[in-house]
Amino acid sequence: MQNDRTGESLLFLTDEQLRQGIEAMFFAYRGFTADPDRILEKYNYGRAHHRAMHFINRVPGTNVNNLLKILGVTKQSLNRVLRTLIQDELVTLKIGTKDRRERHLYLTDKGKALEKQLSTAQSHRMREAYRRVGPDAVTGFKQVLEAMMDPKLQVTYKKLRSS
Amino acid sequence: MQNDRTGESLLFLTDEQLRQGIEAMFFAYRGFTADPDRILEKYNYGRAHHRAMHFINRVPGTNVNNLLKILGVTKQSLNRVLRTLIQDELVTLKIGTKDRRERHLYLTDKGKALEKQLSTAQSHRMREAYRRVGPDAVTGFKQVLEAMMDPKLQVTYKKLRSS
DNA sequence: ATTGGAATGTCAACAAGACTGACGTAAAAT
DNA sequence: ATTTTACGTCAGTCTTGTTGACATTCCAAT
Repeated sequence: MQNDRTGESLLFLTDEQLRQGIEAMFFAYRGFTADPDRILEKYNYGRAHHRAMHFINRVPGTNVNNLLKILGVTKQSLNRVLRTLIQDELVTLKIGTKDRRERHLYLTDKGKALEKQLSTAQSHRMREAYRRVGPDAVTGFKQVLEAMMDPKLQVTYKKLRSS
Repeated sequence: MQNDRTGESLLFLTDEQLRQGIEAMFFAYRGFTADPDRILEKYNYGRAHHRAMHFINRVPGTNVNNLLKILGVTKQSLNRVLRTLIQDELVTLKIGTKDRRERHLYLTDKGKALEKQLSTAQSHRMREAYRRVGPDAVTGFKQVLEAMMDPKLQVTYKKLRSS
């Protein structure tokens, strides 16, 4: 893993390089959320609704606690979002059969439709970016992101990958 | 899984690959902001203060309008943040000499000290991530991020680079 | 069988940080 | 002289996060 390009190595970890990375993250995250945000606005939902729907779609039947760990918010905060999603019939609860305290969350067909719309918009931008830069850059992109995560979230991320 | 190049290419733009990228961005951004957030909390500041200080440090003497464009918020929102930063003597205003309507923004020594503390914390995580994955991955990382930005912000990003 | 604790829901209060709209002032540009 | 620009500010709203307190349900251990 040692790189032999000495010149590049010397410049590699300068403050300037790091600052560029910080700013790139800042500006890119704006782009990353811009398209779904525009759709959500039409339905009077926010990013919190999107995130909840994304992971309920990703892990159908997840219980609330598990979703809380993934999202990293308080149950009160999530509860407010879930309440509106359930009221609007985008999400349904099913009480656990084994442990009846647990609520398992699922997207309804209506919920799936909106989630699809949101993820399509978000994926579209990412697809274009991937296409422009090529597979190797994408590999590097994911490697850096993964290395930047908190260890616990890195585990969560990998679990989602393999599920 | 399959490291043979052809297989990777074929899988390259699958929904699964894109979804992984989306989740990587989500989890990584949490890590990206976690360290500065902890510091800011001690001073009763928020991310908005950090962002303002970062770019005032980056473009010393910037006027308010320029900063607004970079940050992508309303003047009311920025003004609230700037007011507290000025009150707390982290930022100073200088009225423009050529155009006296303009307010040029600078960090005070106190402001520079806090900004340094924040950027050090944030850079530390990025430096570690960079070190672990190597220069090529970092190049890819930046390429993807740049490609994901809105075109206008991409221009802004590049301008900051060369300034 | 009772008890402890976990999972969940809910109410209330609050704060940061975003927004819109309206209005004011000073100064530059036309 | 008038308009436009740059900036500040007041007021109100929204989303999304927070704490704290309390109730309910129900599994599991004593």
